[in-house]
Parts: sequence; C-alpha cells; structure tokens
Amino acid sequence: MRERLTGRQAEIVDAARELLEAGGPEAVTMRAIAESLGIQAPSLYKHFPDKEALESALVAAGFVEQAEAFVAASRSRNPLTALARAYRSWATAHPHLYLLMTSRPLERDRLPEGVEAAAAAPIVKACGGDADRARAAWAFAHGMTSLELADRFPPDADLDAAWRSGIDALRAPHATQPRSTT
Amino acid sequence: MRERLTGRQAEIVDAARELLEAGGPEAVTMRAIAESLGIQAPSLYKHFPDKEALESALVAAGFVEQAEAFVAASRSRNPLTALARAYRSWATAHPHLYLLMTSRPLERDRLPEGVEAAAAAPIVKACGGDADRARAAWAFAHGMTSLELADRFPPDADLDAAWRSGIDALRAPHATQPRSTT
DNA sequence: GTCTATATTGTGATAGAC
DNA sequence: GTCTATCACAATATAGAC
Repeated sequence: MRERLTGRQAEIVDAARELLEAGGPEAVTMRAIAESLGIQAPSLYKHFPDKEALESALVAAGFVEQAEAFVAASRSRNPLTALARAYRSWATAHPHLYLLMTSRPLERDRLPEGVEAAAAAPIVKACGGDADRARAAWAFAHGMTSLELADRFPPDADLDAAWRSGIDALRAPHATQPRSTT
Repeated sequence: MRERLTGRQAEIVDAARELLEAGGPEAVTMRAIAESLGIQAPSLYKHFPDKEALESALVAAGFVEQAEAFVAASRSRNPLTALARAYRSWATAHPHLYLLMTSRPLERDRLPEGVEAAAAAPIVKACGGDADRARAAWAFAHGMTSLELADRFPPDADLDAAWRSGIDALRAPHATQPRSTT
C-alpha cells in the first residue's frame, strides 16, 4: 500500500486494528474484520488484494504514531531517558501492533516512503549521530520491551532498574576501555 | 515434563526438534512428527499429554545447550565479549528453537529444575553479580539477536559494529554520570 | 461493492478396536 | 503402544450472480 488509503480502506484498517489490539494477531481474520463492518469476508478482497497488504497498512500506521511520540520525547532535557520511556510506553499501549512491527521482516516496498526513517531519526539524534550506538540502543530497548511483553523476565525482576542500568551504560561515549578486537 | 524422558519420548522430542529447525514452528505438527517416526499422529498422545508438553521438552533441551555454551564462554579472558559471541552464535545456529524459548512465557512448572538458572548464571557472573546490569545485557543481546533473526535491521546496518558498541557500553561500571532519576 | 457458495488446506485431539 | 476413523474447527481465497 504505497498510495493513500480510500475511505473504505481506512475503515477496514481501523477495524483490523481494533481486533488486533483487543485479541492479538489470531483475532485478525478476514471473517472477523468483515463482521465488524457488517459485510461478508470475500467483499474485503475488493479493497485489498490480500491480507498482507492490509497488515502493511497497519504497520505503517504504527510507524507514524511512533515517530510522533519519539520526536516529542527527543525534545526533553534528557533525550535518551525520555526516548526509552516513550519507546516502552508506546509498545506497552499497543503490544500486538508493536510485535507485528518488529517480529518479522519489514515489507519496505509496501510502506509509504520515509515512515521507518521518521521513527528512527530521534534515536539516532539522541546517540549523537552514531548509527552503531543507535542500533545498540534500539536493540536494548527492543530486548527489554519484547521480553517484558512476552512475560519472559523472572517474576522477581526489577524492570525499571534494568532499564536504568542499560540507559546509564549506553548514554555517553565513555573514556576508552579495554576493547573487544572483533 | 518435570520427569526424565523415556526412550520413546526422547525419540519424539528429537523428531520434533529436527522438524522445528528445518521448517520453523508451523512445520511441527503432530502429524509430521508421527510421520518422521513412522507412526500415526494419535499414537503420540500415549507419550505426551498434549503438544505443549512436547514443546516444553524442546525448550528444556535448549536451556541445557545454552548453559554449556555460556559456561565455556565465561571462562574466556574477556567474558562479556565471549558471552555475546556465544549468545549470538547459539541463537543463529538454532533460530526457531531460540524464538520458541524467548517469544512467549516460560512454563517454568513444566521445566526440569534449574535449567533456566544454569543458562543465566554465566551472564550474571560476567556482570559482577549485578542482576539489573545482567538483565540489561541480556536484553541488549536478545534485542540484537531477535532483530537479526527477524531480518528487521536495515540492509546496510553493520551488526558487528552495533554489537561492539553495545558491549563496550555495558562492560564496566562507569564513573557516575548525570543519572536518570526514575 | 456486495452477496452466496465453495474450494482447499490445515490443525489438535478423542474413541475404541486390537 | 499402535491403529483406523473421525470430530470439530479454522483459515485464505476464488467464481460468478446481482
């Protein structure tokens, strides 16, 4: 879906998103979407060629929202901490959409131009333009987030403390330390 | 599956694991497992109460293998770097089992005692016993790994450099820096 | 743009005979 | 412990009428 959505397409995407957020990916069936709209499942194929196209539209919407939240956070006095908080809280508010966006390859050809970059830019900026450090920071945030969403941490883990520890470590370029060679 | 596996159970788990590693989770059907063993699907239910019990046995085997690899790595001169390499390479060698182990809640009641702790211990040790820092390091490693397995990094990303950047940041307790308050 | 009818394929699981 | 037979679902997608 590189083009703008028609009115009916937008309605379908909205219905799909409500199902996704309420019941997870397995709740998003063509039948269920159609039922939400009061039509029959085969009718959806007049608006989207297949289910994947619909999912790409969901992912695109997620990036747009993330970009907004991240840009706002990056204006904070402490951008890295604020970004981490925004990252975690957006994902926690939309866990199933977050997983849809991160757990499989991005179909970049089916996304509107620039949406991925718009969400990533505030993170790179907060890392002083260091792309490698920004990817490390993203990986840390994604790791914390996905393990929390999957309920994979031990029950006694202090997640706030783990976030703080990681953010503190990643914040500044440190004085050089014994460095790995490969 | 808290008890030790019988011979036939072990054969079934081996067959399931081969299917998993070769074809991903959707290849692991009761029918396919049975076919690998030359029996019919319903016969499997004489050995395992349901599919979940079988999956727990797979996860347990994964933890045992990880523990071995991590203990060996932690004896290196540079434990954190060696552990990171071991983590990434074990996951890359067994991507579907790794995902099975990390992307949903652990059924700790169905796992043999201590297997989770055995895999985690070398990481905690490499972080000087700091559990929060260890969880941050785990999250970083899991984030890098899962994003790589999901093919979610942009095509031009230098993953080795991102790993290095994160490891360097997480390595030492730094001199105190401006610290986040919450 | 919507409908009905249907193809096709798949799943985990149970009953009951041997 | 294995079999056959079968239940009870569920999914995406297409053809063709209106």
